[in-house]
Amino acid sequence: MFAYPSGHAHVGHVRNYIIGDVIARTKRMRGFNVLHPFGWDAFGLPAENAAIQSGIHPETSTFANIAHMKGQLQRLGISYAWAREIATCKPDYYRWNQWLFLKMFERDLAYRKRSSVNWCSSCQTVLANEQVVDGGCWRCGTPVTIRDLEQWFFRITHYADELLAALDTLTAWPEKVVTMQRNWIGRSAGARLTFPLLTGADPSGRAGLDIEVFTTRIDTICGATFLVLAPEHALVDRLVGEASDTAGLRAKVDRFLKQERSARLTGEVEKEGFFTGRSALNPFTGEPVPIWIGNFVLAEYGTGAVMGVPAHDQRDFEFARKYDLLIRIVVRSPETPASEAAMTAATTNYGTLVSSGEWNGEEAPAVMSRMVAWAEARGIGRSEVQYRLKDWGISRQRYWGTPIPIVYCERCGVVGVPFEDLPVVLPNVTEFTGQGDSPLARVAEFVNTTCPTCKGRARRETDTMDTFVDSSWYFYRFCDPTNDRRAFDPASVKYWCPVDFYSGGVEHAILHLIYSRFFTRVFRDLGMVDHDEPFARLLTQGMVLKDGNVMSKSKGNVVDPDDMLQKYGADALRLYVMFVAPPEKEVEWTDTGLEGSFRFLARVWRLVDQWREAIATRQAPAIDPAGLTGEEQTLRRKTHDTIRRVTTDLDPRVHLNTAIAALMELVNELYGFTEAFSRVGASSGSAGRSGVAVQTERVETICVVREAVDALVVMLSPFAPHTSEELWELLGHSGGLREAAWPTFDAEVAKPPEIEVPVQVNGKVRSRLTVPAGTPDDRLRALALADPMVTRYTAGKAIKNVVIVKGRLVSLVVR
RNA sequence: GCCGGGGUGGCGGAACCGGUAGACGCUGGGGACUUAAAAUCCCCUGGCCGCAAGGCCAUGUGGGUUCGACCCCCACCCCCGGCACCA
Repeated sequence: MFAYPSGHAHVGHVRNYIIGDVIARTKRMRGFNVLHPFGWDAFGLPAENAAIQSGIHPETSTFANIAHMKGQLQRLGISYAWAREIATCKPDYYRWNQWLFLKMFERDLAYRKRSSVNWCSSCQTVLANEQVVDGGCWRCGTPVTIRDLEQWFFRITHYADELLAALDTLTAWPEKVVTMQRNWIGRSAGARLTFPLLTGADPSGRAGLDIEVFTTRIDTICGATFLVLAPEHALVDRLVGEASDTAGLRAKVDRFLKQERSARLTGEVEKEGFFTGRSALNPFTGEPVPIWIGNFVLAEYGTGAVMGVPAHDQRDFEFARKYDLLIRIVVRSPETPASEAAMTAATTNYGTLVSSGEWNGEEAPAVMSRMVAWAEARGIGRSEVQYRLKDWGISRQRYWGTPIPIVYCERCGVVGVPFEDLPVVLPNVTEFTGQGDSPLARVAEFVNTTCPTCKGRARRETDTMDTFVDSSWYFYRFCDPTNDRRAFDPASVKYWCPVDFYSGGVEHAILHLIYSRFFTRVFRDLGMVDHDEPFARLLTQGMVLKDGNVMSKSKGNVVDPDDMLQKYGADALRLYVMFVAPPEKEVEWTDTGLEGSFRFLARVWRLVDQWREAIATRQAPAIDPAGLTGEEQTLRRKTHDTIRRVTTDLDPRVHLNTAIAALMELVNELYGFTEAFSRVGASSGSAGRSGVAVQTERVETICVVREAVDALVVMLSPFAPHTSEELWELLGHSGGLREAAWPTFDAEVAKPPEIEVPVQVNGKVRSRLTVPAGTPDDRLRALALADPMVTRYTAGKAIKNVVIVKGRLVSLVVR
């Protein structure tokens, strides 16, 4: 587990930790070697922002927060391997961020480029595309603006195809997350086509410049009657400069550029455009097509220019109608209107090509690859795949993060810090103003350095890394947390990884989880890990709501686990949070539910207390089934059936709520048994209804109850470890639950001796037969047909059919 | 608009492969214990009709497949999440 040390964990956070702990404890008891560590995602903006406000150094507040939260986790009894605890703000961790950065720099997976980037004015830093949510900052919601900056990027797009294809192998991930990643990567296969620019003076002469467009519908190329450039397109300046009305066009372009980027991106701004006065040649038809500039064309996708096919693209259709541009139907399908004039909307389905010269009569999509080949042979196009996924911008203009290990030398240029000089230690800044550029830029002794290559004067990179870098590989560090020679020993990672069970909030679906998948591939290509995917099974747990809202400090609806712990204890809290709903669902916090869990634990306690003297003071032989009373057999059956249910609910299914329900049923059964025993067994013993110890010498009873209670306590222990440990000792076991084995069940014993078989007549249940298990079908049929409850409905009618499902039901069809 | 997940009592939720819908818990009601209360223990608790036996209705809506549908198919409504002018 890995958490940001915000200071106080609320029950929403804690739910995730408890889920992990239940799984870990169960697996451990079932004989697995379990690595269940905890680490701190300790760099980040909140600590730095707090420093700006309060003057407390991020390091001070971070470690204070860690101490508090660690206490909370320990009070909850989460069984973490604290010896492996890591904190990303320590040089012994972040030096390996730097190491990996340099390895990626060597391989051109880390590179620097100037580009338009997302800027959050509140956080005073750049954001990656994944960190922009609804046009705002993922952390504070401030609308993102665009800045043109020189930044470091990780080339995640190098793995785009693989990241997409391998999603199919993630069969134990929620489909939702897989889909989100698929959408995020956004692969589209199409073609890049070249439209030669014509000169302004002579409409048939070529200007020697090409406009490239990306299209997924090359089959519609002959219907491309105009081109539209993004206002940011490289050619815009030139076209505007060469126009007769330069000033007028310039003003229009500027107006587009000033339009709110997020509004442009979400399509809230009305589609607009204007003609540049110039044309280009449609490479398939040889016709000149007018070049427009439009505010709806995205500069960052494809080539920043699109071909307008109004008959077969809705946007182009609206644009053409608005500006009275030529519309030409080139694909005929049943939906296509008879004429362009009759069109009210574009038709986007595939069909037969028409008005397409030599391509007439061809069928799309089949013809598309041949059209690409045709273009390629003439040097006017090629097939191309575009991704929505962009490279990951990792530079952050902030202090509390990993320094980027790069030096800028006047002579040698961009130079990586030599591996042996790592870590580049974050200098101790004492004043936090929140003003200006990167805080590190003001630390002269940090900035001014010598070039590792030429020893000349040089300055350091002053940006720090996105903290998502820290969290993209921490799970590998857990395998070998103190290694000071490498990020981790590949052998340790080979032993423990990929992570078998990984849980977290769905908010990480495309942030952390795609970055980690990327890093795993980088490590793989560095020869350090032997797998492709970091997390075999993923569980996205739901949030805990209070009064219908997400818990947050600002809303003032946070339930502090420590308060609940004071009142009800850690076990009741753990049990409640696991029982209230399946792990992946959102839940509404209720105090009465927590009280119910508390009551259940008290009920178990009283039960054990009543029996412990009888059980703990006697040795008991193995159970002889033949000597058991009916009640004892029933209890034993319930015990074994409960073991079966709880075991499978916990392990492959992770249905923690129903596992607890099964334990509750067993407890109810035991109460019933105890009460019945005290009534009928008055001669041989007495049992207390109000907590009086059960007195009995009957070994069979003791054996059966001991079996039930032992199993109950062991199976309860992943949920309620503290209570269970006490009970285990009360029951006379030495060595503690650590040495207890998970109970096993006997499928034969778990089977009920008698079963109830419903009898349906024409699909309605009319009777229930109680018969011995394994009653043959013939007998069932005879019993069913003779049953008076059934004959009421069959009398005087013909039996058309009898369906018998073994051990489940009899279904009669009559008419 | 596209993609994904949902819709079951007063509430949270069960129902594992198409086979007894509502396990378990909460809430509410009744009883036992107690001078009394709390705690505890036991019973009841989807709706309607009925003295009862029993019957009818009921898993968002409407159809369908099937001996049998919460479950599969078709159409639709609503809720949640993601993507969204991606050419």
